[in-house]
Amino acid sequence: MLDLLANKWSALALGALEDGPRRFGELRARLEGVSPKVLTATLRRLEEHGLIDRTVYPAVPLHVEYSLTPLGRDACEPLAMLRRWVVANVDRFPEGVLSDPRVSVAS
Amino acid sequence: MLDLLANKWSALALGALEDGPRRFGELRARLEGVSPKVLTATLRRLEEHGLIDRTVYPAVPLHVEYSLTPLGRDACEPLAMLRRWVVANVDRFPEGVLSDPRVSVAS
DNA sequence: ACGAGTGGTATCCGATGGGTACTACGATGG
DNA sequence: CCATCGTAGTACCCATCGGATACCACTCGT
Repeated sequence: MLDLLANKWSALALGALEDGPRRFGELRARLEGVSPKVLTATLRRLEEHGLIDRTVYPAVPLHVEYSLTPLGRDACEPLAMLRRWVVANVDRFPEGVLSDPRVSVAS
Repeated sequence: MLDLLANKWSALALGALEDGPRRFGELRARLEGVSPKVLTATLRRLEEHGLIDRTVYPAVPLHVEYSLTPLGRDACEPLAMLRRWVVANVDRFPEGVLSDPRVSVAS
C-alpha cells in the first residue's frame, strides 16, 4: 500500500486526476518528464489497486480516460498535503540538493 | 524532494524516529523486513538531504544514533497522515492485493 | 498512398531494491 | 592467546524498476 502511494509518479498522477478525468496524452503533458512506459506502468498499477478507473471510448481517434475511484479520491487528500508540504519547504533543504537532477520538486 | 519522501523506507524510517533517537539495530528491528544494506542507503540519503542527523558515540560497543533534524520533524507530519490514511483504509483495497508480497501495509 | 493524431509497446540500459554473507572493532572469557 | 559476542555496517549478486528513444496499430482526411 505504502509502496504504491509513496512513489513519485503515483502521487503526481493522482494529483493530476484530482480535478477531473484526464486522457493519456494530457497526463503525459501534465506530468512533465514522465516517459510513456513509466506512465503506463504507473496507471496500470493504480488501476490494479482500485485507485483509478480506465475507460476506453472506441471512438474514431481512440480515446482513453483515466479517473479517480472514490478510494482514489480519498487517497488524494493526504498526498496533496505531502505535495503542499514539499513546495512550502523546498528552500529549507540544504544547498546543492536542488541542483541534483534526481530530485524533482513537483509543482 | 518528492522522490525522497515518497518512498516506502524513507517514510517508515522517519516515522520510527518520530519519538526519539534510535540506533541502527533498533531501526532494523522496527522496520520489519528491511535489509541492512537498504536501511543504510535510506539513512544516508535522508542525512544527505538534511532530514536526520547521524551521531557516532565511539564507546565500547560502537554506538550510532539517528535523530530527526527540525526539518525532518516537520516532514513527519504529512508522512504520518499518509501512513495513518493507509492503515485506516487497508480494507477498502481490492481482494488479492493484500496477499501480494510486494505490498506492505506498514504498521 | 501518406501523414497526422491517439495510445500505447519494444528495446535497451543504468539505477535501485533486496537477500545473504561477510568484515571491523574492542571487550570479554576460557 | 585465541575465540566469541555485540554493533554497525560493507560486499556481492541478482531481480526489478525507472527512464529514454524508437517504433507500432488504428483510422481519418487528403
